[in-house]
Amino acid sequence: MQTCRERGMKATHQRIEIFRELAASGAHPDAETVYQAVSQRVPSISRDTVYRTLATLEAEGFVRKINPLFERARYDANLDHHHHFICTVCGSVTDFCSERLDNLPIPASVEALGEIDSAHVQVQGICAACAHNRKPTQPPAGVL
Amino acid sequence: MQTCRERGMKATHQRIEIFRELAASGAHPDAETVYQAVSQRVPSISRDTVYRTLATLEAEGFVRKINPLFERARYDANLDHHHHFICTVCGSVTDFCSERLDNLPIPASVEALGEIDSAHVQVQGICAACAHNRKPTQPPAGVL
DNA sequence: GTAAGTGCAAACCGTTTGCAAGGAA
DNA sequence: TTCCTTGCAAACGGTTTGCACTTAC
Repeated sequence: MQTCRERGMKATHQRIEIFRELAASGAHPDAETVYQAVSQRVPSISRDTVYRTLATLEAEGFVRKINPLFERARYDANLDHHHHFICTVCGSVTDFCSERLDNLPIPASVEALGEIDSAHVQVQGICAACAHNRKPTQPPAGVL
Repeated sequence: MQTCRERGMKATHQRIEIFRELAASGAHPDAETVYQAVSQRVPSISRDTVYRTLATLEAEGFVRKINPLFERARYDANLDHHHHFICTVCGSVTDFCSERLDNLPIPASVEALGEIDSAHVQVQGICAACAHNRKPTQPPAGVL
């Protein structure tokens, strides 16, 4: 709340309800699910507000998408065990292999959740090309 | 090719081109990208065929989606370091924590790909509820 | 010859956007 | 009072679907 105001965001009650709903749920809901839940308490809220608020909360770092690659279905013909480096700027995905990562110590608590098919590591970061474009011609010290 | 026929699939040249394109590309393309590439060699191909073929190849296990959660944006208010168990049947996501998985040995080759922000483990499987529904009343041995 | 696969076009669904009215600071 | 936010409705983009034609087997 205060944090919101400090960043120039208004603390409307729609926003507060949306964030509370998300924080209370452990289920990683999508926008529609949040909308359904919140509209029970705020019947006049619109879907669009939920979408916009989630985007705002994400931009401010209060909330995170669990699926950075949700926009389109992307396919892979490489069925060997491998891991992914995902660029959060351009969305490119690069495979990498690592024997040490192929046999991860999955905690026993996870095996209780269900039958495990596979496990892989997802590394997120900024690929070399995007990192290069973000600091265009890194200004030499002293220049301005 | 033979493998296709064995499974009752016809080996049309559209299918062959689509699979070849995917196998040749290391970029995990989406349907549109595959369509653009293949239509240079098969100008008459339609987008729909690409979509349908990718779905068929996936169903037969020749190809895999890299983003099982691509359908909708899903949000998380838990910003602590944690990992995910994803049910491939119902799409539910359960968080879990593991100190041993929090500091993964990322290979040096990955650090060369770009700046690493975070790394987490993604476990795929079938959650207990779905596993239960799939084998309704597991037939006791001897019965049938 | 027959069933599976293809192309076309329309439908679908999640998400985004422009605009005027409403509300927090 | 001012600017951010909301609600409405229309647009958008990726994907799916129904139907008639084509093609591999």
